[in-house]
Amino acid sequence: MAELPKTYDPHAVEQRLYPWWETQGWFHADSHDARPPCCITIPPPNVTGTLHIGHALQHAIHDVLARWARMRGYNVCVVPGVDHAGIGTQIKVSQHLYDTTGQSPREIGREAWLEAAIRWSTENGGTILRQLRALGCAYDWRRERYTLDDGYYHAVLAAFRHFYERGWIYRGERMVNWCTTCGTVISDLEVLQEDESASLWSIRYPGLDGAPDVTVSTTRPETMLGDTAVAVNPRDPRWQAAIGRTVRLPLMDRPIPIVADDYADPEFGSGAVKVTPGHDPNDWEIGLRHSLPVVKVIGPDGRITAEGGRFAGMSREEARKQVLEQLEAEGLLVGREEHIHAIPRHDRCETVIEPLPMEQWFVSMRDMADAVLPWYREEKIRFVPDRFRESGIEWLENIRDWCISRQLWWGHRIPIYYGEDGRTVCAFSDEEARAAFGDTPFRQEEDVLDTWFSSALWPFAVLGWPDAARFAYAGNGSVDEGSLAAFHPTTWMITGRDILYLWVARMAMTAKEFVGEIPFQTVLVHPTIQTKEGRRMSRSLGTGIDPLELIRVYGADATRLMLLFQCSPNQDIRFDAEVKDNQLESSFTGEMCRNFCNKVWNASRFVLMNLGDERSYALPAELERLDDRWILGRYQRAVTNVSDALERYRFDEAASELYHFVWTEFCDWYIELSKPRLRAGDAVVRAVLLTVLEGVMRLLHPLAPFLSEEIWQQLGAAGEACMTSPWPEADPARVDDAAEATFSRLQDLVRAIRNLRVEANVGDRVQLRPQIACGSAEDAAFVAEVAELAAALTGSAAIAMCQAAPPQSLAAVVGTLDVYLPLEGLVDAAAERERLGRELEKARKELETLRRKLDNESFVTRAPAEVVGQARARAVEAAEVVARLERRLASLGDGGS
RNA sequence: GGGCGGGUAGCUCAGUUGGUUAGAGCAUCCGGCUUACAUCCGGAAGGUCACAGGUUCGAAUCCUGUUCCGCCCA
Repeated sequence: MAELPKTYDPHAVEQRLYPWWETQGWFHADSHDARPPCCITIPPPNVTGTLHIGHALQHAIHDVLARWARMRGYNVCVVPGVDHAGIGTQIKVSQHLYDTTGQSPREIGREAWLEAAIRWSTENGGTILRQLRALGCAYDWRRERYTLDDGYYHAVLAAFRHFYERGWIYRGERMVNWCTTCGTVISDLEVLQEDESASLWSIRYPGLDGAPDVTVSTTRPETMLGDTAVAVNPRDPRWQAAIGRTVRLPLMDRPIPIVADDYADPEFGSGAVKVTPGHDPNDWEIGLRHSLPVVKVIGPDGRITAEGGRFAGMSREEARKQVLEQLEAEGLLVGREEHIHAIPRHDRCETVIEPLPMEQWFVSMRDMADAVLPWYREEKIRFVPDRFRESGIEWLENIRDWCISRQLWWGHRIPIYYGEDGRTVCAFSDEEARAAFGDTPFRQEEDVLDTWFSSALWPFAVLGWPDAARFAYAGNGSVDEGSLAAFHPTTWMITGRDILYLWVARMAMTAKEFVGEIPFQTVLVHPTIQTKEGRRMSRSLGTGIDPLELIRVYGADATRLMLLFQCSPNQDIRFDAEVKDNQLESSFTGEMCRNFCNKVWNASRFVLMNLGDERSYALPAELERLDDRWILGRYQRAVTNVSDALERYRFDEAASELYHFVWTEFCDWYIELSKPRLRAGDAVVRAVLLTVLEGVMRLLHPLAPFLSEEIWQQLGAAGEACMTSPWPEADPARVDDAAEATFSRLQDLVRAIRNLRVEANVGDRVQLRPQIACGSAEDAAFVAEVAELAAALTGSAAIAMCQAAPPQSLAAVVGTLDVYLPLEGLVDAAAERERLGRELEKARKELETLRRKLDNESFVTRAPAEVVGQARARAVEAAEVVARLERRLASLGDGGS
């Protein structure tokens, strides 16, 4: 057998095993497989950039669940893919082109620009896939999808046509969020509302024809150029007489009416608000209610329009300055105060959003939302944690129509054609449009669809909807026609909470409409990763980390473990890594997990070295030795605990259970106890070591696939691979409560002796001979059973029983046992008295607490008998410990013996 | 303004339906290169469970209020 290196080298193992798994065909799922299906369609990462550590967590979870399901006998299908991410990519690509060529997209032209975008997305897409592979993700790469590939494009067009024919898609003028930098509409969900401090200006609008002057307050004084009314609350007594009269709009010298509308808040300022239907969503609504004219004074370029009179052509910022100056000059600017309020900004470029009424394409959502509400309400879709189901219901109940047109080049071009004859036709191609229009000229809509329109179809589209023939496998071009039927509904949707509405709810709605089924049984919402300081992880802020960097430093398994260890039910993870300019400096958890991998490696190395060529799993049905019964029992518990943790999606618990079992139980206690037995040629201990180690590798596999596979391959177990072997099942017959109780006493005894050894301050090499005084036959039997084990674990020559305290010794009380460590000539009586005094104080304190509890009548009568009984037993024990410590101290009282 | 999550050791976090002495890793201190592992081994120290009330025999855990942090919606 080849000698294993002393330190685990993850990189060599990773580079060897991943291609091996893949060529064995284990990543691929066929729809004809007889095993029950288990499918995940991954949230396709954006080709805008590459993966960061948050994605790494998401995919660590994906792969844990997928590998775990495979080991439990499922036909596991994980469909990978990437998303074209319309606006994000468009911004990045345009920025990149501007940096390199100095040209704007318009100067470059649509064709050339698209070529550059394709290069960009191909490059990032490639990096993303490399990152996922490096992490060990066992995905079905033959099924890889891209939201702009041909099959997917067709699905998007088909969905559009379906909605169009159903009458749910319409074009109309609505208030939308316009980004003046990006030159496109964005959705409500892409608008960040953040509190910022700004000025609240008060402006006086002079009354006309005897109407009172009205003072209005605004944070955007430049929009007053487009005011078409002033609103007051109909129940506001101050303004009753003014309703229906007019004021003069300063600077524009236009009369505008005073209207009564509930939107005006009597508590706020003067109680009157200016109404700008062209530039404020609320005012737009007021305008509709009162049939007010809409005056757009700010254009799509962010500059004042011709409607803005003498301010025309100015930027929004310049106009604000000028408007304020001129109002001031006219004596109409009556106040200014600091004011903190939410300012809407585009989440991609941080430009202040300009609300504008515009002609856009919309999807009517009410019917679709109503159709899926029962899935949410009746828990047909399970959310983990459940609270996200509740907030989903709220969003669906208040749903608004979805603006799906974007003024971009990067995306699915809207399949709408306008004829010169005034007709509007939905067609998938120019040919199809020509068939509809004949000889009359026509042109296709320039806009593309919102990216989320295409991602909304993801789970069923990647499986072949609506036309499986268009979804050929990568590489060989063949098609698995039955995929949709076999793998939909999918099992899990694993995602972050930021896209639960944007994406998850929309997938539910489209799935209902197109395939009539729930698209996923469980939506698992994982935590968001923040920096150590609690800031957002972002590579553009320099606070992000490339997972490849973590993998390089710690290895793929340790990277997965460190993420999973921190994956608690909390909604945020403060990632403990120190990061500087996207470079990893250090991470305690990373080191901990790398050390753990190394520990597993060395424990395996130890076992393998001692097994030689033997691979015998034969265990006697009845194990005689305490340590064997103990470790096999603990192993069963580990199996149960890890399985249970995974079932509850508690990845942190699964990881720490394994960590604890391997390190603290298997290594620190069982392996240590195995050493003398191995030297003596005990065959049972070899079989136990091998059995437990093999089981642990399988338990570990979903979390740390490389390490576990590497070791498992050397253990001679039945089967081809750890990856394809069955998930361990606990054998209740091997759980041994009695052995655990006895072993736990042994551990207490060992710790006490070790502690005495440290107190004695003798070197580790000195072989000591502790003695134990037992008060009962039962204690004597216990000591007889464990003496040899305890001696082995404490570096003692032997452990003997005694009747009385040996002279010149340190003492400890362990439950009902008195433990002595004879140390001829080495006992410092004063130090020993002090130490025992501390022990006594502790014991007395506990006894007192218990006595107080038991003296309390209501505790004894009202607490469950079991709890009271426990307290009584503990009190008896504590009293005895106190008594014996007192005796011992008394015997040292004369200066020590 | 409404909703949600959180405040536990120096740091990052666990803590099941209320019930022994509130746990882990890292950091700290002491002692060790013991032939699997110094990415290690043994030992120790460290907490008014944000604050204030309440329910209870008993509260980190349940209820109310306060406060601070984060997220979502308006």
